[in-house]
Parts: sequence; structure tokens; C-alpha cells
Amino acid sequence: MSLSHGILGFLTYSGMTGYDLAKSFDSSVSFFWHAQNSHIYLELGKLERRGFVACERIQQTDKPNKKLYTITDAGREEFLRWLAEGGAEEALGGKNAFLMRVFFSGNVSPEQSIAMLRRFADDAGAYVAGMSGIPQNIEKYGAYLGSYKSLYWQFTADFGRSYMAMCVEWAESCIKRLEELL
Amino acid sequence: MSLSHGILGFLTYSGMTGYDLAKSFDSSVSFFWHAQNSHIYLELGKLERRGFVACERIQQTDKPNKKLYTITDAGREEFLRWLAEGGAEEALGGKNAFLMRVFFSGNVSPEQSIAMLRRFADDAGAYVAGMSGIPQNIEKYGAYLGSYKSLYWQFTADFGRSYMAMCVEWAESCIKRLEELL
DNA sequence: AGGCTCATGTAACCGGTTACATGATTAT
DNA sequence: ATAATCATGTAACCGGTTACATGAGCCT
Repeated sequence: MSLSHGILGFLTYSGMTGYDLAKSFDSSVSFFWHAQNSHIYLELGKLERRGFVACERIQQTDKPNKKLYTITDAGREEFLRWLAEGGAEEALGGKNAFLMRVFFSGNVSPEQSIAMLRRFADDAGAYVAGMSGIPQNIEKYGAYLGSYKSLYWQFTADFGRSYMAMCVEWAESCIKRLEELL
Repeated sequence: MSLSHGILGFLTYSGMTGYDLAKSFDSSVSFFWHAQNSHIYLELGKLERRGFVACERIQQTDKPNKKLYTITDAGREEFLRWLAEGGAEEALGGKNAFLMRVFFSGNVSPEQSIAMLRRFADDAGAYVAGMSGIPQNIEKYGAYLGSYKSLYWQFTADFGRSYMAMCVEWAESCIKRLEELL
């Protein structure tokens, strides 16, 4: 149950609508957590039923009406509890369907595998390129968040870049070894 | 639907029981894909209903009776189709609950974050240590699989090691930056 | 008129986990 | 005796995805 904790996390910054939350996810954590808006609305309902968030209906004349969610004391408590609970395994023991494909690629030709790895390396490169907007975002919202909080944002972005770089290096070395077989 | 394709992959090597498959997953792909035995049995049933595997009941006197599953032509076709379909995004856009925690760690003290990152680095180190048996396994089963197929096994193990090394390096550098704040 | 942003949901489905449940045979 | 290995499953649940469905207001 992690999307709900992400929602609580964003709500510690300020009250938000489901729509706002979807945008926040998209502009800051999307490279390691993609959130469907339908899922966000679902989770907001659950969080409200559990008393972790409160909802206020806001009438608007210029735009459609909306529901503003704010985190409650119980929600804050739950959020901090989640932050403190260990869980490094999550990043380690995770499923990787791509590696499953690599594992069984002995069933296809080196040429086909090279093509797959090539595509992988290119995608990883494109991913890094897609992250280029993050520093701007960090600077933009960082002033509002404060330098301490934005430092952690920076950390996650660094992780993403290191990971992608590692992927590219790994794929290139696999390709080299396969090319020796041609 | 990826466990089912993993099952099909193992069945291209030889006919197996659900029990055998659980052991195979555990001894070769567990560091990037953990499979529950209950789940394996469930998927075998589905695969049989779809005609991708065939089942033969085998009576044994020395051990409990068992069900031997073999891949069908349709299964082989589906397996190759899956291998060919792209999907590099799977390794890239995946969810990472640990990074979610890092992202929001601006809500706790540097000391607490350092402790979390320390644990993460240690866990990553332990993970690499836990992979030490893999080269032996590759050598052991590699002779049976052939050098071409075991090369890909090697690739996945290399990925695991590189990833863990990257994690350790990243965590150490985060810790250093946090220690400057103390 | 057409497309964009704002705004909120429902329903069906699916892959996977957890907990539970059983029982034979072999080795110590 | 008892632990380990061999062997197979069921049921409830849960987090998440996909597809569907709606509609106001703003800008060009």
C-alpha cells in the first residue's frame, strides 16, 4: 500500500485535489512511480474512510467544482510511521520482467538479442533525457519546499541518472560479448 | 502476465513439476523474480487450460505422485512471441517504493535518513554476497544448458551485481552529503 | 467549431501475496 | 520421534491497470 503513502506525503506539503495530486506525481516522482488518476481518486476515498485525510468541497464559478483534501493528525502519524519502517528490500528484491527476457534469450539469435539490448540502451538514454526537466522543477518548487526537503528530491533524481547510466554500460558490454559470437 | 512466461521458459529446458519449477526459480532468477509456489500451481492450471502446456500424471512408489508438465507447440510459439516483443520500459519505469521513502525523507532528521541509507547500503552488500552461489549454479547447470544459453544467465547476474554496486555507491554519496549538515 | 485544461469518478479485470490446508516418504 | 524433502493445492485479499464515462469552462 504505497500509493496512499505517496499521497499522504504530498499532502504534507499542502492541501490538494485529486487532480493536483496527479500532476504532482507526474512532475516529480513519475520516473520511479507512475500514478493513474483513477487510482488516486480511489485511494483518496479509502484514506478518507480511514480518517487519514479530510475532504472539503469547494464551489468554483470559473472552473468545475472540486474537492480539496488535507492530511489529518492521524494521517501525519501514519505517514511518519511508514517513513520510519525499514524496507530496503523493496528496491532490491523487486521484479524485473526485462531481466526475465534476457535470461531466456538463449532461445533466440545473437542478432535478435543485440537488437533488444540496443533498444534497451537507447530507451535508458532517452529516459535520462526525459529527466532533464527535473533540475528545473527542483529549483522551481525547491524554494517553496526548502533546501533540506529538495535535497532528497535531488537524491532520487541522482539515483535515476546513476541507474540509467549503469543500464547503458551493462547493455553495451553485453552487446560487445554477443558481437564476438557473430 | 510474466510468471507464466517464466514458466514456459523453464519448460523449454525440460518437462517439470510445479515443485521443480519452484526450485528452478529459486536457484536462478530469484534475485530479480521471486515466485510463490502457490502462484506457480495456479499459473500451471491456467497455462494448461490455454493449451500452452500439457500435463501427465506420474505414479511414484518411493515419493508422492506428481504431475509432469511439458510445453506444447502453441506454448513454444507464445513463448517466442513474448521474447520478441519489446518492452525495455519494464526495467525503467518500474515502481520503487524505497525511492518514494527517500523522496519524502525531508520530513525526518538527517540522522534518521542516514540510518535508513546505511541499512540500504548494507542490504545491497548482503544481496551481492547472497548472489555468490550463482557462478557455481551457472557452471553446474551451464554444461547442461550449453554455453550460449548460460551466457545470458551470466548477463542477468552481471546486471544484479552492477545494480547493487551502484546502489551502494549512491547511498554512500547521499550519506556524505547529509553528514555535512550535522 | 475544436481542442485544451480543469475536474471526478466507476467497473471489470489481473497479477501477485498471504494464509491456510494436506499428506506421503526419507533420513537422522 | 521429528525434521527435511517431496508434492499439490484453495480462498481471501490487495495493489494496481485499463477501459469507460462525464462534463464544465477557456482559448483560438
